[in-house]
Amino acid sequence: MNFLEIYKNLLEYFGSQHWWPVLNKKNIDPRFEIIVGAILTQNTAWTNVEKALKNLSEKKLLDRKNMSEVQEEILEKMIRPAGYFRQKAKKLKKFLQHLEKYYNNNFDLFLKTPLKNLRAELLSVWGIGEETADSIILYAAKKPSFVIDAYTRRLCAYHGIEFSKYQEYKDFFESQLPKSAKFFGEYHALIVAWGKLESKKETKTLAQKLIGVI
DNA sequence: GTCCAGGGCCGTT
DNA sequence: AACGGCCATGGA
Repeated sequence: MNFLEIYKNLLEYFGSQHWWPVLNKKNIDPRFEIIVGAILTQNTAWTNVEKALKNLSEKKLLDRKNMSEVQEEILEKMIRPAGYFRQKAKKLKKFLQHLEKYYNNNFDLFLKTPLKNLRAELLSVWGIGEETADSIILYAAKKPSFVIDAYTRRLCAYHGIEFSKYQEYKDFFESQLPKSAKFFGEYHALIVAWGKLESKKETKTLAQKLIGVI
């Protein structure tokens, strides 16, 4: 079973995923919500991130201007359920400072930056590593950058594929799949859904069948 | 009580 | 380049 067939299996089993944006409220820019979510979910269960997003939404802080102006200590309190709250508050501030400094807060212009430049730029921001950068590029800027996470590595490992570096996994997927943001986004979301299944003892066998290793 | 979740930074070797 | 410690909450 190749990785396109695995995709088809996962899509058939789980259905189309649509996880972004979560809140779907008017007066919240989903692209900014996605970026905030991408930072908050670093090594953290999504259910905890949802609590933080809810807090932010209630305080009107899911807004670039408001979040830029609010005290970092207040921001920390709001995102506390997401864990690593001091680090993550700092990361959000650093990202907003980047927008201000290099784009004069022209968010649309920022998101129009060509993929390779955008990626290099995001990686230069404190707190944004490869996975978070790719999530932002894929789900907020809607450009085809495949996201590699712990689940993706586990999926590969089941098929005897293991690399040491992030970029190697990324190249592996991008070189054999149609280069489409919609497709990459759906695939990564499905891999996460699969990963959650695989991590539970009761459904591990089912997960293994879905990707054709048993 | 222990383990881990949609990582990333930093200091040491 | 590779590795370990650190960051922190909430659910299983």
